[in-house]
Amino acid sequence: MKLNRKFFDRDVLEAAPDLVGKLLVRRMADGSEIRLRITETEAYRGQSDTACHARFGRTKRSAILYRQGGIIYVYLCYGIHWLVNIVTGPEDFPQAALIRACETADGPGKLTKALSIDGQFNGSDITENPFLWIEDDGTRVDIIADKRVGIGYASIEDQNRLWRFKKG
DNA sequence: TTAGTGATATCC
DNA sequence: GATATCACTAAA
Repeated sequence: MKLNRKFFDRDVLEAAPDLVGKLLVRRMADGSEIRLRITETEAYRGQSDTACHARFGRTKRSAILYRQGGIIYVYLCYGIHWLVNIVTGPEDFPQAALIRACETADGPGKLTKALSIDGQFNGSDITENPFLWIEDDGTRVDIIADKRVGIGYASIEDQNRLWRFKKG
């Protein structure tokens, strides 16, 4: 079943680990569908999280994070790679779950390339978008919590948070 | 290990 | 206006 608004209208620390094991579904322009099981996510939570894009407050880029749960946040990293996040929680509290990897694509850049996801999805609603959504097929998996990666600019306390969730 | 790539944030 | 930075990947 397709995940609805209620799923994303929770704290990211509940939603992010819950996303692991779910199916990311992408319907292509020609009508074909790609289904990939999510194997790794990371939580970015609030202005007090020094690893979060919203750490400097609301900017043109981070404004998406302040929206309601279910909004897709896609941004370009290193000029090459699209990274896809899903905003969670209530409006005006910036938090999002970064989808880092799926079963056949081990890296956020590869993931978006495999699914042809780019900036066109930024700001759209994953519970209403006809080309991209997430399904729960009933599979339950073990979750392993780990430290987030690639955030050397964040404070030590934030780097040490176990906000990366992997399929066990 | 290093280069490539371009939007964003921050600094004149 | 400019430039430093960045949640990455592929090639070597």
